[in-house]
Amino acid sequence: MSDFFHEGELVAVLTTQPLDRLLDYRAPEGGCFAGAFVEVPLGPRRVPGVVWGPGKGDFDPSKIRPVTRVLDVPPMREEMQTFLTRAGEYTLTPMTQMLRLATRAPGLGDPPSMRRIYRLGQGEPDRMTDARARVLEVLRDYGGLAFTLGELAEMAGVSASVVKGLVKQGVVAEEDSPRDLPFPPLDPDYGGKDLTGAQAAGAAQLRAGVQSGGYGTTLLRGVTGSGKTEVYLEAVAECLRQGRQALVLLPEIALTQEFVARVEARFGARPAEWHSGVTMTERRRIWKMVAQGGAELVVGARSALFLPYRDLGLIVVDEEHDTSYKQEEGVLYNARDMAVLRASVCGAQVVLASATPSLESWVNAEAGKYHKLVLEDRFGDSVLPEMRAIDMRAETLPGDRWISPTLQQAVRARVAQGEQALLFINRRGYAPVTLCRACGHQIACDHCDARMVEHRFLKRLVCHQCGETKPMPEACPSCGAEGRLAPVGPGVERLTEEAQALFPEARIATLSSDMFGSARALKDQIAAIAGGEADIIIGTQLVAKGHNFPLLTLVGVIDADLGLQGSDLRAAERTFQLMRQVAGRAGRAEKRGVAMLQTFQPEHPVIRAILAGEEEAFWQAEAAERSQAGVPPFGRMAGIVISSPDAQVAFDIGNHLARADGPLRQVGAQVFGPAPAPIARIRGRHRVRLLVKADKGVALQGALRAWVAQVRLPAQARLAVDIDPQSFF
DNA sequence: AGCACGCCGACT
DNA sequence: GTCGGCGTGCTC
Repeated sequence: MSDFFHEGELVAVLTTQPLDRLLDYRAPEGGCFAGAFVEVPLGPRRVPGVVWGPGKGDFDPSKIRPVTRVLDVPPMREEMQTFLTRAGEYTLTPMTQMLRLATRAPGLGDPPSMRRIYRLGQGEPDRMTDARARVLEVLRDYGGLAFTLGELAEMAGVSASVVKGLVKQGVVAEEDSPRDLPFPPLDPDYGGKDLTGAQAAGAAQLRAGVQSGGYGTTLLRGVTGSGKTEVYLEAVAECLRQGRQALVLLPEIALTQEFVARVEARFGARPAEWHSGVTMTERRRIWKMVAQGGAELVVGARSALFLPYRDLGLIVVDEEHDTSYKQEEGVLYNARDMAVLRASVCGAQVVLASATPSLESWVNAEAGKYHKLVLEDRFGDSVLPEMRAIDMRAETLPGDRWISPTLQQAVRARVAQGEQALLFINRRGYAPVTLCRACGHQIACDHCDARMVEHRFLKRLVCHQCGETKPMPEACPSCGAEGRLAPVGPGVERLTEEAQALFPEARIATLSSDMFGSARALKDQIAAIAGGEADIIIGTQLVAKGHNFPLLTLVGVIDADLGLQGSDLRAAERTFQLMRQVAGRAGRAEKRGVAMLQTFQPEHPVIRAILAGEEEAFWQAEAAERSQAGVPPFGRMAGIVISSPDAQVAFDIGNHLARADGPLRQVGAQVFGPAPAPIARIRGRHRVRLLVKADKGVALQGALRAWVAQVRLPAQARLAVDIDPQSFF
């Protein structure tokens, strides 16, 4: 196969325009390689694209135009083309959209941006002044390093003109340096920690995988505090020794700062950080450096999977069970699965790390598709907390109170001893429902079917679906009655209010994702709490994710039943994982912790498995149940969401599809619905949902493609296929 | 995605 | 008569 195209030869170019096919162009002057990033004319515009292969020649030759220019970046590697193609086929995503994922950095075609830097030059100035001496001292102190004008002036405590004066005499040298600089090299032998026996054995197993140089996936299971991170950082170290690149995916931006600090302690320098909070210039730098090999380790969000690695040898998916790995908008993919695909294409190792793996990964490990690695011991002397249920049927509690007498007593006892207690509730805001006592009206979002949640902290009602907010009204918007609107049910803010009334002497800190303007503010607050600046912590989901509070010895789960009811297939799994994670916060230091779960169904199998700490028993029971029902991971599923501003249009398309199920029946797949989607209206669009179920091993994508191709969508309507949906009806 | 083309209602 | 609504189709 030829991978170079001479001037004038036909090439097929994949653009980022939503034309779902390759377009033929003529190779430019000087030719181009397959994979070259190019700019091509399309109608009146120029659009970015990639030379995908030889042209098909099925287009009117007189209309074919030449490639405008080849961008000055390394061509896309064949393995990346394969990855994008396979990922697109799996998720039924048009290739143009896949390419957009792979080019999420602005100005790739721009000439390398330069900036002026200043370093020590030759000789001495004609006249030495205090200011001049300070500038030279700074430059000598940093032995040969160069700085920008602003940096240097600030460090020396002088104005820019002092530096410029020295430049005139040649004592300070002025140079142009590319803005997109390589990341500082990481030293795999810089700060290795002493590992315990189990950790060392685990690290050796992961190192051996990396040394094999090929593909393999390991499920790394370890309870909170077992040293998972230290162990997989040894795999990263080995990958760096082999001269290959490594990627660590984290589910939350909030976790990156803490993690980057650990990388710096272990490898002596900071890795590249890739997530939505990164500036455009930094994005471009990372993209280019990853392609050139100037970035050895990337830490980031799921989209970091689509960076142009020159030689990727290891992908770590930390907290692999985390539901935020599933992209729910735009391209619908699960980063955990895409990591495995990416690695299998480029011969890399995958480490899926979690205290509470997803059932999918657990089943794959049991079946031998993944290697298993279990770290049983908790770090140091700390042990898993004792788990207790509080049977809410036996507690006396008014209808607008949620902290049971038993839990109150436990909190008081801990606080009296100078320890911390955490009250966990997985609901943001003040109250999930705002009800009119006069007419029974519940305030809902104008654009969605979701109820609006009162946030007293913001003094507004917020739609958790679309983010729409409005001021809290005085009168009922439905009947006009004044002063009759009442909060119903608990949210984290309301729980804080209750705790303040119950424990007036205690210092109470609330942690909720919407209460912090920046990751920085959140991080500071977490550090303050860890340092002992609070007695009682009240938090949402956020606290379940890997933060370490050494003084914490009691966790009270306000509503352990949330998530057990409802028809969500993964409800049991999620509740189990969440409870284990939250309970893992208690007693990480030398004191043993207690976790108390308030529940109305203490005999429920999930609650019993959590209390007994029987993880294996839980997974086996859950696997058996799913296998029986023929649902994932023992069967295949796809969700179809049709949306339109007109509800009837959406339903008509849904009904049409449900009837035209021939292509699905051919592979033995069944279709259910249409039904209103779980949130039937979002941002003014009505949503209808269908569900497709098939046996494991069925070639579902092909059938789905043929099936949905039967409908031509009216202008405003959209159809999205969600392979392996996270939630069903 | 943009942008042009085109076929129907209300303006000078 | 023409200005402009946005439905339909094209871009190599």
